[in-house]
Amino acid sequence: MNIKVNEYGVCVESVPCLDIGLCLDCGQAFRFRETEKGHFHGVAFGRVLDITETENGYLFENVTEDEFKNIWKPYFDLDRDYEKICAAFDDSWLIKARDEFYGIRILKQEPWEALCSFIISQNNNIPRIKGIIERLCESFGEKIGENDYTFPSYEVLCHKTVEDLAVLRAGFRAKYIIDAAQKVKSGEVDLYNLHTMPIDKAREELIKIKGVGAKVAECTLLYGIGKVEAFPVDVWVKRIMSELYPEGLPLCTKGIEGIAQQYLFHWRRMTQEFQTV
DNA sequence: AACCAGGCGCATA
DNA sequence: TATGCGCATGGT
Repeated sequence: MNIKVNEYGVCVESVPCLDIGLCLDCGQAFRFRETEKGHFHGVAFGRVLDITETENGYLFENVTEDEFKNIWKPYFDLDRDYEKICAAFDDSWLIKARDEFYGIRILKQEPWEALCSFIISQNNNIPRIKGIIERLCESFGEKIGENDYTFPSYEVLCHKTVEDLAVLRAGFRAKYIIDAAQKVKSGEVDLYNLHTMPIDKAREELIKIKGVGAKVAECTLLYGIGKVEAFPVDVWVKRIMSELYPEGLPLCTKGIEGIAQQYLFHWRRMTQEFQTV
């Protein structure tokens, strides 16, 4: 990895296995879009982020070296050796998924945003999840750009009522968002120390929240806490498991089940969409 | 126009 | 412990 600072921001080059477009649009984050070819725009960690593809890397626009190192490098999981991980896949389906979607990495999102986003995701589809989250941010986040808003904090949301959240059209999930915000605020759920706990303890902690079961807990641990051994099983992964792995995941995924899951999830979902369109 | 969506809580046995 | 149903809303 080669990091260069110039007047436009920070350039990252020669990162094996990095496709930012894929990372941002494979069902793990919901707030970024490709505004024009090779240009990505969104908000994370309370900041607007613009990224442009370059010859052999990416330009993080208007970002200082410190911001890059402290926020965006961890966000895109750039210190993990995905080349090595991908090379170790010895299973034909994983290899297929990895080759077709080379460059997916697991984003390390802000824990509250990850928790709240995946509460919203339950029994829902991705386009509508994005819509609800967009309305959540516009309604309760802070305006930090022309059309950009931060993800609302749990401190703000813990005082809201389901009536307040009606504008989101989140349905039965509204009360879950409030319960999560209240339990994080009160400390009943110690969201910001989950990373220090054994993963089973962290799971127990998360499912204390109404509307958080095994799946949402795994997503929070994987995408918000950086636990790559967390393994969320949704309807798509259920299909994958019954169709391809009735005996369980291959051994080469040991300890990085969440990463394998992301390749398989996106691959399965994309191939399905091709068939139905 | 039905069926389904990155599930979960709750009642029932 | 294990199953099955209802849930709000809207994408396909």
